Amino acid sequence: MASRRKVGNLLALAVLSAVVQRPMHPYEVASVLRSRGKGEDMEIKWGSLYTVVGNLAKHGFVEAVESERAGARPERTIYRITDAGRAELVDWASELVSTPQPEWPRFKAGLSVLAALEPDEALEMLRRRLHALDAGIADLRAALDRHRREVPRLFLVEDEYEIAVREAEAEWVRSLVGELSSGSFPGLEEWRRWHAAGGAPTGGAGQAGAPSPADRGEADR
Amino acid sequence: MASRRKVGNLLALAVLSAVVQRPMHPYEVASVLRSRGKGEDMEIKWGSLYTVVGNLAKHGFVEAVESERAGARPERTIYRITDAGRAELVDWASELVSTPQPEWPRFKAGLSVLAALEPDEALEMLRRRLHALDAGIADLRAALDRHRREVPRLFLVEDEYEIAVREAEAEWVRSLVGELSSGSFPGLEEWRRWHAAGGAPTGGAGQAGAPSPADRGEADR
DNA sequence: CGCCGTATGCTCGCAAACGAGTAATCGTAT
DNA sequence: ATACGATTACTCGTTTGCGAGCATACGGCG
Repeated sequence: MASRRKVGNLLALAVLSAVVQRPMHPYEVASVLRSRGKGEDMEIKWGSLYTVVGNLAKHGFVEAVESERAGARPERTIYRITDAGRAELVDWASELVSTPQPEWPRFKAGLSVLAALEPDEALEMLRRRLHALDAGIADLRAALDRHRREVPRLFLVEDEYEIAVREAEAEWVRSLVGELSSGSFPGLEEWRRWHAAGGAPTGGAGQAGAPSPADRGEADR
Repeated sequence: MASRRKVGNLLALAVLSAVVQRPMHPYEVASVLRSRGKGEDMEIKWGSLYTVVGNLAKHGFVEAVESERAGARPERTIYRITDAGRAELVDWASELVSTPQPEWPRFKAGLSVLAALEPDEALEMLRRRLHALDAGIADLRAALDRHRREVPRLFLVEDEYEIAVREAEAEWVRSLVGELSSGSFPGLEEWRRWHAAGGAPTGGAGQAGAPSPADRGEADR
């Protein structure tokens, strides 16, 4: 059936976007990405890099050009992008840009088990996030302003996007923190009581007069 | 050295949050998650489920309770959460909520190679995303309103978050689409010209009087 | 009352992902 | 000149992730 993309790792996208400029050997790809700032976030995994380049080669998106042996250094295999590779890059980019996919960012996962924390604890953690977010946004902004002088806007849209999203997140967290600390969050008392009683309300099921979708009937038969 | 979490897969978090309610066998865990709506997004991977439960057991976060054999059905191993498991759940949730991590959502990856598309193509893809986003947000809202009647707010914060973020994204995309279609996006003409000339401007390097951080000297020596 | 479709519950084995290790070379301070 | 740390470039072996397949049991209908 083969998953949608023959090489599905996003690192592969980054590799393609590097070798489309000029032929390179894998380590050089890594340097280029790092210098573009991808390295810090995407945390290049050395193991993966060579696996991914190998797979790209296997599927004909890149091909080995020469095995240069400069000096007596370990042999460096230089790869060049193929027409298929260029096509894949364009097609993949189009898909990523045009089609929103359901994602599970770590924060959303955390929120989905928020009930596992006591209310006060949850509030404290949200406050910490808020501080970190505010600081992070300031950093992003500063970095963006620095880059604007050197790099055309086209290559900075991802950073602008990141800032926009982080800001929305910060606003949302701020308002939740507000509700929790003022006590206006509905159900706060029940939440507190469940924890005091030792019960761990971690599902949508079984409390407060709620038949809820979880009682759909696959309990045990 | 062991990575931060002994079992790092987010599916493990979901498993813990299910078995904390009552002991269950893996398949039942999957049903519960699916009924909570995690299934659709998180797309439960059968292979991973058993691997993850096994790992949780290996590290003492859950333990096998009984190997029930109802009727003559295949043996079902029921797992119960341990104290260590409960602690892990709380600790993990706290971390996820309190600490923003750099993430690479697929859209951001797409934006980072936006220059690989021709401007008109990019504009078209962004328009498609915008439509999909608007529709998706409406659906999320409708689903949320339905759930509100049955489930306490506490279990819906993740959905509220999702909506807030998607909305910010839609707004951002809308404004970018505006700039591109009105032609006010700076550098649009250069972008068009590069493509017409067959050059693929996919790095921050080498154009428009920009020394740029990519020319850092790892060219080839 | 036998047969087929569907739900349940899990196993197996490949393949991707990764991290730590290795080995050469280069810059540089002594 | 030479030793030492940093950088370059890659390899290897161990998890982890996951899809497809398998086996049992139940329900309903012809």
